[in-house]
Amino acid sequence: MLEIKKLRENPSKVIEKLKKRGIDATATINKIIELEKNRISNQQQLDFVLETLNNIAKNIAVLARDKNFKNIKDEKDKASVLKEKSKEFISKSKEIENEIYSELIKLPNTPHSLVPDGLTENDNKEIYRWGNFNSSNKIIPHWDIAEKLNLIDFKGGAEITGSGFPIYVGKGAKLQRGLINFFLEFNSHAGYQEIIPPFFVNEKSAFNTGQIPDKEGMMYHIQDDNLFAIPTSEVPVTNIYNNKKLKLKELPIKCTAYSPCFRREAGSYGKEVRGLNRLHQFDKVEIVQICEPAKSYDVLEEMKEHVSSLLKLLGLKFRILNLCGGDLGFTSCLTYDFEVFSPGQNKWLEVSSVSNFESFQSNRLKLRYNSSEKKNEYCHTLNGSSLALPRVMAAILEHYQMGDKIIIPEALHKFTGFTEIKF
RNA sequence: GGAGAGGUGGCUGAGUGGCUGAAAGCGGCACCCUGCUAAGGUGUUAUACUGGUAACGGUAUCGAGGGUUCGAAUCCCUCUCUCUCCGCCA
Repeated sequence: MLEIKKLRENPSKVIEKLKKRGIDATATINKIIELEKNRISNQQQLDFVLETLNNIAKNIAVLARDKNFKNIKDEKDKASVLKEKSKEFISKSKEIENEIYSELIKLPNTPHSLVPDGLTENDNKEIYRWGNFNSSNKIIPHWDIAEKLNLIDFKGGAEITGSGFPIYVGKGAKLQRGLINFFLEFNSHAGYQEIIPPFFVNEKSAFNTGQIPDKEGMMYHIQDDNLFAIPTSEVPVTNIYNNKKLKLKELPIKCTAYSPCFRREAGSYGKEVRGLNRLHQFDKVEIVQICEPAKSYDVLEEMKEHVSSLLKLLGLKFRILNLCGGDLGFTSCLTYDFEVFSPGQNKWLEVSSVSNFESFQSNRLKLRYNSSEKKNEYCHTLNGSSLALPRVMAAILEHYQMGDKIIIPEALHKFTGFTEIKF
């Protein structure tokens, strides 16, 4: 959620920035500013009534001591009239606040100046490419090789639960676990504190991170307990910092979390969901940083380098995209997408998305820090995947097909306990 | 799941209807002192919104939300979390 203060201070700047997303927010922003004026004047009137009421109460206390019952009666009569008036102002106040809120949440975050122009994914700008892939052999798509080598049982999972819930078997399971450990260890060494969050969250938490209202359709819901299966560990991890006041010296906060992620992915179909491309349950390791505003773009670069290093250690061909205005997520100011190359499908698969949300999340979270001027200000929050497992697994299974075996990247050896998978 | 006890400021902890935004202690900050010296003294020390150039004001906030009352940290209701005992259990 955008800070209303910034809207008020410089509405045209916000409008200008939002144009990059292809939206004209003029009407909404003007409406918000108008409503905000109403809110303040209503509040001032209410405050005056309440002040009068408070004074009456104090008078009565004095009168009661003097046993002046007649005047008490008069004061009470005055108060009851004002009380009614205050109720009107209060309900008006709530009404206006709700209206402001419902307008404010319509506005997406303001794109950073580095965000490329453009409205579709074709306008995303490739800013980096690393690695190469050369093979004269025909590459078997991961879903075939995984079944052939009994690493993943898609059908079995589909029978137990449904499609999109694969069973990892034997070396497939070990590879998965090895990857998780590799990611977590690498993140830990870079100073991220490891966290295992709850895998279900309550309504309030889902609301805080913006899954509801609006996107509840993406989550699995447990009706009896009114809990949601997390679509990403970002939800519980971010909520750790709900309504927190941090000290400057506590920043930056760096944490990394492993969790399974659950997504209903209603409406997905065809080759998009083939094999490991898109699952209802998948594993992901996430990195999150909370920092002071002045440093957030340095932090973003640091996180970008961090994720790059992981992919380099795995030896996978990948590229980094700077998402254009139209493709940028609702809450983000600047996002780098990481895509690994899938030789079996001859396409790029997104494995990470690293974003700076500036104060968009911390505003809703009321996540503040005590700045050097001794004033509370909103922190900046950033997160990224490091990494989403299934597509990395898919890329490995395809990229490393060598003759009659799959080679395990060296960085993983100490985590998997084996160096190859024979056909 | 059953029974009970609780949730007060950065922390400990007073406070059962009115001068309590909240005693006291600890901690923090500022200044002072310098032969009680790993000490002493004085002052200050919440957040949000809002009026004012400022000085200084106003309103709200004692787990959350309602209610009673002229007036609620204090009484009532609902929810929530923590603790103790019992039950169950990996």
